[in-house]
Amino acid sequence: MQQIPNPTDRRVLRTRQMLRAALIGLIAERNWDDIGVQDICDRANVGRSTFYTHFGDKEELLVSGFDDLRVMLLSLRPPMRPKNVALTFTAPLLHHADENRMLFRALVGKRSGLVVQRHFRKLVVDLTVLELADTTVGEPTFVVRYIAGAFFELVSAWLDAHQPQPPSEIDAVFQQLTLRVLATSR
Amino acid sequence: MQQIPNPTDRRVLRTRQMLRAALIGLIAERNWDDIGVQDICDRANVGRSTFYTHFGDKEELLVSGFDDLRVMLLSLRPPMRPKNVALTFTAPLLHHADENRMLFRALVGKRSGLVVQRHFRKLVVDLTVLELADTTVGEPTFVVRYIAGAFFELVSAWLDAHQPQPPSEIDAVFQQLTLRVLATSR
Amino acid sequence: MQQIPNPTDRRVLRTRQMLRAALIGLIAERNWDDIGVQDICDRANVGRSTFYTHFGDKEELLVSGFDDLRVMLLSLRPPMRPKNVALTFTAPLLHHADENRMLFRALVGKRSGLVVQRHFRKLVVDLTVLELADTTVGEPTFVVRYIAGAFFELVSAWLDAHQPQPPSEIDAVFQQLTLRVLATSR
Amino acid sequence: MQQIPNPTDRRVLRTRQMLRAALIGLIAERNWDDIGVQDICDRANVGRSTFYTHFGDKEELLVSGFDDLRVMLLSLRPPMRPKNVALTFTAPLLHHADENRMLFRALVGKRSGLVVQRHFRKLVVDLTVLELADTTVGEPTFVVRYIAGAFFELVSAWLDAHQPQPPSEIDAVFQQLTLRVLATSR
DNA sequence: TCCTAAGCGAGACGGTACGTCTTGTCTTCCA
DNA sequence: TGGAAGACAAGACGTACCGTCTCGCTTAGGA
Repeated sequence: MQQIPNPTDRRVLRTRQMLRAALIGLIAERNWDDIGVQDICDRANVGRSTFYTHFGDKEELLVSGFDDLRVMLLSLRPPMRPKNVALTFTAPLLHHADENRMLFRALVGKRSGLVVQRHFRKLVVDLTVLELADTTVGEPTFVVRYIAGAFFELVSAWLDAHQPQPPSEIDAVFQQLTLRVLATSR
Repeated sequence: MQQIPNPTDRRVLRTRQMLRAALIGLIAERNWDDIGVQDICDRANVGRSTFYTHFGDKEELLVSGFDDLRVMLLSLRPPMRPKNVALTFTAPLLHHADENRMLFRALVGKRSGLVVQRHFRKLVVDLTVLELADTTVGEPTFVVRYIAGAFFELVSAWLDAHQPQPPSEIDAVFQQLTLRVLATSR
Repeated sequence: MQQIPNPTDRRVLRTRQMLRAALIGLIAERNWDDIGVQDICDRANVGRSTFYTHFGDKEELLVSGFDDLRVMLLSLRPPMRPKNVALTFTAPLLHHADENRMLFRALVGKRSGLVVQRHFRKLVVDLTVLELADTTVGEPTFVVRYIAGAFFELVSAWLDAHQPQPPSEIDAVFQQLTLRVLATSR
Repeated sequence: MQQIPNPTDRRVLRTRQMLRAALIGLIAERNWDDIGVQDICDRANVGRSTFYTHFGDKEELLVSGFDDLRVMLLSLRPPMRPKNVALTFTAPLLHHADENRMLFRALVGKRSGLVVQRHFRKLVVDLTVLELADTTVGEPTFVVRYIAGAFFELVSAWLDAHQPQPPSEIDAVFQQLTLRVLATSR
């Protein structure tokens, strides 16, 4: 049976925070598959058995951290969509990615792990769906997935580039192309 | 030191083929990470040590199989691009995927492994670059990556769907949207 | 880096004891070279990885068991050497061997392994040196090795015999011959 | 089914000789267990599959070579046993061992393999039995084994020594001690 | 002189054991 | 009670030999 520590206990929160921070640090400098539970614990100064009382998995730890990003991006949404802009969440995301380039390279780029990508992609899809809610009902339509995939790959290309453009430039490209896609669909 | 078996020997070809077939079978029914080298060998009726004389890795085996798909898709390219079609490789690919739905679900879908996806995505990007060669010089441009990512995600959405549309319908959606993207870029 | 388990932990002691017992059992019924680490673990109900945290080798396990025998033989030494007896450790050893005939057959006999013999021989040499300490200083002399070798081979002959004599009879032969060897050497 | 090459064919004899020589060379410089069939073949310039058509085992190859030594020692036996000499085969053997010190170190010493020792010991026992034939009928008696074991261990001690005595000196020690053992037994 | 059978090398193959590594469970003890 | 420490089982990994085998090449020795 699984022991679930009290999530309000100060020590518990501290332990979890240490683990999250350690994972982020490791993701930024290594392949996902080259990170072991032991590595995370070492960096977090946490016992390996303690890890397992909080998370069943290194993936579970990762997911627990993604919510922060999601919340941040949602909070930055402008009340109204400006003209000539297809999606609003992309600009803040790209700036954030630019500031934490190593981490996002790990999240999105070629060398990342499947699990990491899966969650990041889902985040992108969800945010896209949210913004295009008026055009989609129920399941995300193919158009939404088309756009979300395009954005994801675009970010990937940008991060993989050796001499990266400023994030605003990438967003400009994206908005331009995406406005065309949405031209008559809405 | 790596022993490299003579690739013209009948037995060698046979062994490699057995392994490739076994891997495809397993990919279609299990997660990539849940497939062990031993599993592949069992199904292929090949000794595990023999496996390692041919491939250093299960990934290496996978890659060796992707070339077949690449070659097939290239061979099916029509001499001229029809009107109202942005990319020609997508239609044959979608039909092929429809016929081997379980396998492609594994290659592309949510449950696949990073390594598998990585190679499939590269395949899509390469083919896209190839067809849009007149618009791109050197590194694939952002437009190309945009489109390739869009297609990849579209296929993923299609395969994840419970009641899948016919491949032609998906291709129609893709071509329509992509023609818009390319509208004035070329 | 080698993980060395705490030798005072109950579980550790238990695990080691299980492994020692299993090895003794196997030595008694098989050739040394036909015993695999897995076999030992199976019989001891111990995981193979656990084996390697305790011993780097099946030989290391063997050696760890020889100390018991050495201690036992030393503890049985009489305070004074009786008359007409060249060495006192032989009688208890022969009786012990008689009671665990299968095991000692494996340790000494034709079918044993080199490693096993090496340690048993060293034991015999050491004990002989100890008893003839007054006649030897520093390296064991040739006389000591002569006698030790003779005893070892005698035991070997005895154990290989199909209709074995009682141990006391063998000891009598040994003492008689050895007293002559030592006649004027001391 | 086992293919047994014609033992009179020149090529066959040559191959076998190459293998024997290679083995002797390797035994002199490595532990028995650290010698692989491949190593022997490499040094002998012989294909590994050819090895197996001649010998089922590296042990079988070894045994085939021991006969030479046995024959040589037998041929050197003097017609009559000199006075004050217990056994005559030891002197030639010790001289031969002195000339091929590295090889015999490997055959007899601490680092040798069980199989090698087993055959060398048998050789010693056989020769001892032969010379003491008048005192033994049927199975070698315990006295014979006692002496043979003593000699074997003596040689071992001699070869393991860092500053080795001349062989004649060792033989002198052996003859002296052994004459006492045989004093009234014959 | 041919040609046929054997010795031989090369090396692919299945199999088995090795020692290493990581994972997740559990137990014990400390603060 | 939460956490640290670490023993343990389980099982995959890649390596190293082993002994078997099939394939051609070559090299006699007999027709």
